[in-house]
Amino acid sequence: MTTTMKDVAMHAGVSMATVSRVLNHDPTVTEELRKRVLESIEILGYEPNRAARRLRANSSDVIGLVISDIKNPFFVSLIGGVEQIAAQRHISVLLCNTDENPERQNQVLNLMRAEQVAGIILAPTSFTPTDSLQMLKMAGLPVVLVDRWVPGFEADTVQVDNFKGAYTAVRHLINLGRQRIAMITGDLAIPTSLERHRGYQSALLEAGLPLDPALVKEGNSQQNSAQWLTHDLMESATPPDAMFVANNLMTLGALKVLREMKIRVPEQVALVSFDDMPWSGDLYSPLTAISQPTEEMGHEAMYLLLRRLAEPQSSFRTVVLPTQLIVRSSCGAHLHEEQH
Amino acid sequence: MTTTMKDVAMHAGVSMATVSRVLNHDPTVTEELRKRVLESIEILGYEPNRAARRLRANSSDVIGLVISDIKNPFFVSLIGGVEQIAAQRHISVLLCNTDENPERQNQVLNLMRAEQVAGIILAPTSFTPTDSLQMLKMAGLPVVLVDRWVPGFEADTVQVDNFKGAYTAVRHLINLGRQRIAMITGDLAIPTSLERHRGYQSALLEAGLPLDPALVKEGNSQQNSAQWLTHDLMESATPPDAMFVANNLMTLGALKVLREMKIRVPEQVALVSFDDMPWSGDLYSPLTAISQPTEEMGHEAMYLLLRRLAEPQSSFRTVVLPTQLIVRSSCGAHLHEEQH
DNA sequence: CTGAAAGCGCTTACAG
DNA sequence: CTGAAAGCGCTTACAG
Repeated sequence: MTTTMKDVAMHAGVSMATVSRVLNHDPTVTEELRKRVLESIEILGYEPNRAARRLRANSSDVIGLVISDIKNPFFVSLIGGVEQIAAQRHISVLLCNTDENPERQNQVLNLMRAEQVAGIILAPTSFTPTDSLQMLKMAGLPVVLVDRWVPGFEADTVQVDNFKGAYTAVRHLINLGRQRIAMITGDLAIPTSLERHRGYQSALLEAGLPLDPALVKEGNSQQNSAQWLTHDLMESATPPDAMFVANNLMTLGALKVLREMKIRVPEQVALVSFDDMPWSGDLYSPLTAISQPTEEMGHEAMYLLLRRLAEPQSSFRTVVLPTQLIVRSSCGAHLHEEQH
Repeated sequence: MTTTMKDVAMHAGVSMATVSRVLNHDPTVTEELRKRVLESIEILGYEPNRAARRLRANSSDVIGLVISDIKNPFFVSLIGGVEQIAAQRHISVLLCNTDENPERQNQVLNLMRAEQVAGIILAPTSFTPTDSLQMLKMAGLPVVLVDRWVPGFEADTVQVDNFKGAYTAVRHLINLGRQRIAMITGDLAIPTSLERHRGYQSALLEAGLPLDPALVKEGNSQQNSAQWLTHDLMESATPPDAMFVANNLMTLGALKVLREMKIRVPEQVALVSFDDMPWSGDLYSPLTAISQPTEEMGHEAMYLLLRRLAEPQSSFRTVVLPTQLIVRSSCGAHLHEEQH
């Protein structure tokens, strides 16, 4: 049915070994045979069977990309970044979404093993070294952690300077004269969230502002949860005059509720978001945000993985990328200028 | 290194054939042996090698998903829909992005053949039956077309009622009293775009409004192009009083320029978009939009593919899903109510 | 009901 | 420099 290497060999009048050598750029093949083989490949429209190659050769040209929420624009850009580098190298990417479900993550990691991927880029949704994660290490399958990491599990990692990003965001609000700055955070079991929370606290402390526990609301990274939390916050006897929201989906939730409650942003509440989105400037209240180099994170993750595949024994590396404060109007910076 | 079927067979004291049968739910295996095998699998943490299975068996548990723009929220939801069904069936998804590049699409389709996928879900970016597409058919590889289709290439297809959606959008603007309704469209070589354009024309004709070619601006589906086109449109001597924008990224571009030009939406220009986004209601001008059931499109595509795998000879089917008009404020409906 | 053996499409020492 | 042959980890007729 499908054209196989045998067909090519017959057509070119050589052995299968020679065809294989041509395909793998083995320099020992004569120029003449090489030409004949390539010609036959062209004519027959032959495409080598990667499943067969993977079985025999000790190398694989598929990598696994496991993310925790495909609906999140952050991960979409990340996927794009990984895809770009993979396409250049003729590497296929097997994509799986865990939907922030640790059980699903286990399944997916086992699936990746079953597929004989060369390595895995993982945005973990479970923050202890699970069996399925350890099993990968035992099997010698390289894992690159991206965005989030797993305490106690050594691996190449690419992350963003979450602490500094959060610190910068809050510092910005303080500089604009805000005094009661609330934080809406995702699950503090996630190391990333924890770092952002530390950045928030640090900025407040440095400015001599009190750490009011009532101003910190912990949710689950989803839009819904941010809606309840924002509502609670603004209904309280002493509502905040500013909010730092720890990710993009939660920001959309917060914004939605503020609008429903007819609370003016930034006049009544200033807002800075961690995570920027392509359309952040087109929102009802154009967002001031800490932008992450999401595509670059994808690139770096691929580079780390390629490096580890080439040098399996090299020591683990953590790449920390900088964030950037993008000032638009939700923080009230413009307001402030006019005041002076 | 890795545990193989042989190891399991030895551990359970049975032949490899028996292990294989257990794995494939062959009912002929005794309950006792089945138990012993499953136990050994559990203990050894065995995960069958899918590459090997794919090579031998005439069945594959990977499908290819080829989309044309991963940055587009529309495709993100679609991917999510495909993933959901795939996960249920323990099918892996190989994702590739063609970036609207026909050359890249050829490469990707060849890659899919090389990976021995069971079938492909494709949002084409080339609208003639290319060699790589025909080659799939020759190889007996099922292709399901989604969102867009390829004239002259017969295949299972899932699409949306583009004509009716566009017609409804424009009709809505007409009902609100708009007279000079412009359309910003993506490349009219794309069948989907063409249908939407037909819907636009049809609504105007029906209402006895003139078809002014100056009001139809053709771009390339990207945000940038919509920006230039909107600018041109509004700078003209006789600008429109309404716009129908044919996809979500172009809508963001149009909105951006309108704001920069300080043109009030909907007072000066009403706007309806084809495609809704989760945050459409949070935009500077909350969007009235034709919403597509994107996740459902992903589900249907998977169902069509599964059906074809089960019944390769069945006749081709086209599933057409309905769109929905979501009225928010960019169309000026609210304005209108107040007038009365 | 179970096992021994052939074979899927490749790659890679091993000869020559 | 090239080819014959073994083998990667499975599945599946074929015997028994």
